[in-house]
Amino acid sequence: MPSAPAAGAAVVRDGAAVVHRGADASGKMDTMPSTDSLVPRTGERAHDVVLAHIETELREGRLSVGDRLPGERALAEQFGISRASVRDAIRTLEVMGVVRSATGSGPKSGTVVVSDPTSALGQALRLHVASRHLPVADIVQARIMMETWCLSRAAGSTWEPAAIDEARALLDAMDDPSLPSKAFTALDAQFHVALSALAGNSVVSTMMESLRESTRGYVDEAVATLGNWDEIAADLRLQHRAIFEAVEAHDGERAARLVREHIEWFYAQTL
Amino acid sequence: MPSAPAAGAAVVRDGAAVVHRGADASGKMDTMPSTDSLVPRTGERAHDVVLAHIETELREGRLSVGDRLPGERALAEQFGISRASVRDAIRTLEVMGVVRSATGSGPKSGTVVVSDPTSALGQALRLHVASRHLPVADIVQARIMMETWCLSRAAGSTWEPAAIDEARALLDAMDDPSLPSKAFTALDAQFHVALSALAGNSVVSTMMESLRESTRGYVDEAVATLGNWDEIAADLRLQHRAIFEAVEAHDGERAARLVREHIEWFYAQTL
DNA sequence: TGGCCACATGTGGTCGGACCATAGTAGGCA
DNA sequence: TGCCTACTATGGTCCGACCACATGTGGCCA
Repeated sequence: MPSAPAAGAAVVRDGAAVVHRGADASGKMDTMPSTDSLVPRTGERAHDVVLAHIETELREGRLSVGDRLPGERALAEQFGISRASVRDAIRTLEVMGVVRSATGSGPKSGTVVVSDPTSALGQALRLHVASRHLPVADIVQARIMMETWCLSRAAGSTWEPAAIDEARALLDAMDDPSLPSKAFTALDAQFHVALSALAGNSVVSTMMESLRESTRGYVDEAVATLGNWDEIAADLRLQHRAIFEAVEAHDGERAARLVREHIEWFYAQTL
Repeated sequence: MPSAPAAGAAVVRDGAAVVHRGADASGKMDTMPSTDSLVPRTGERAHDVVLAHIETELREGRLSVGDRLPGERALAEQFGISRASVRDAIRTLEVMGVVRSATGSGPKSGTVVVSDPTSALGQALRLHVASRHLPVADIVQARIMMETWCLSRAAGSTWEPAAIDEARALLDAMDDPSLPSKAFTALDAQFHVALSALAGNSVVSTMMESLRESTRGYVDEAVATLGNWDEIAADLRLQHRAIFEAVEAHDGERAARLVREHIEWFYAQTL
């Protein structure tokens, strides 16, 4: 009877008594009391155990970006659960942009801790846009709110030379007239992000980038069907230059106004 | 003995030719670029097929909130992949807040399409806060940006009576002096969200709620260690009333200023 | 000796089959 | 008629195996 509630692994969850397999028989007795889990929080959904453990490790600094997690087989044995459940937990972390998995061997392989909230949030937002739950118009409005805020703040502060140079380099790269539209929009997105990053708020930068990411498909599709892309690109270049100069001149009010007009104008073109 | 298909061998399963991985190196794309989902697209990861299919269904409106997905076994058969890979894809969607899975039978069971970006984004943000990648100070700043924007906009527009009544009801509920601090902060969060929702931007509302969600543990922990919680709660009640009245009086500027001071003041208390 | 190639190793990815817990539902029995 | 028990379909977990990939390592040959 593997369903015997060994180790007192009975827990009340959502009003229902959930009795779970108690790490069964495989010689896990050495780690039975484990770190802290005797009765308090055991009995969780198997993969939640791994999830909670990794979050704790992260919070207490024992795991940080660049570190490699033990292999899936090792984790499974460590927690007395199956590899499938470990994979479940790791998949969760991967979707959230906390880890990245790669096959093969060597230092670049395996599951390593990264910090890529942007693509994670962006992908999630994209799906919710797909399900008609988040209108594109609201995303555009949110972008305007964030970018005007960022640029106002950026203009009022001093920046690292490298940061402003990055934006300038992107500006120059976009001047190439032979650039495919898709490459242009990619640089465009990077430019907006680089400029907004001058405000020095990583959360806002992350969210802005995620919003942009979530609508990238929409933008590229719209651009591809535009007949007068060359003219529009020319306008965009001028607008970008004007915005950049306003920020560089520490004129926050003008920068905010210009970027607002810039985004609203471009969005109107794609309707 | 489970049929051990040799590398590159074609296995016939359920009437559909399934080419196992490893055939990518040889001829691949030349095989019927059919859009039919019965033909696996080699070179794509197994679970990505399901993911892409569901996103398409979502985008084209064939799937919407409340619909039930086919069972995991059915999907596995439909795509000619294993149930484990189907589960991988569904787990991804679940983490993103696109579906919700429940065991059992009946209409409420199985995998159902929902739209819960808030908890998904909130959980992801929380993990990145845990990994020291997103400072709490930046989150507070982002909240201030969003809430001041929301309240300015909310004050300048007309709202559904039900929406403003909800905020008022939360305000009244927080007046209960016997409320545990944790219950108070929960109502507090709901109040901020309800008020900000008056601005009518679902994306900003979602992000605001996610930010609050991601710092809930931090806030509750800080509140629990405060010695003078009763005094602070009294101050919070007054501030909430003032903010609410400013919005109700359509004084956007005052509402924005008050909510900024409110958040900054509370954050300062928890340091 | 030096460079190259084949194999050993360890990783995540996939597979298929099995069993369990859960929650509705249909059917049997009183 | 009403209650209770099987039945069924669902996701959750487990196991053991194999595959594709990337790297390291050793031996072989020039």
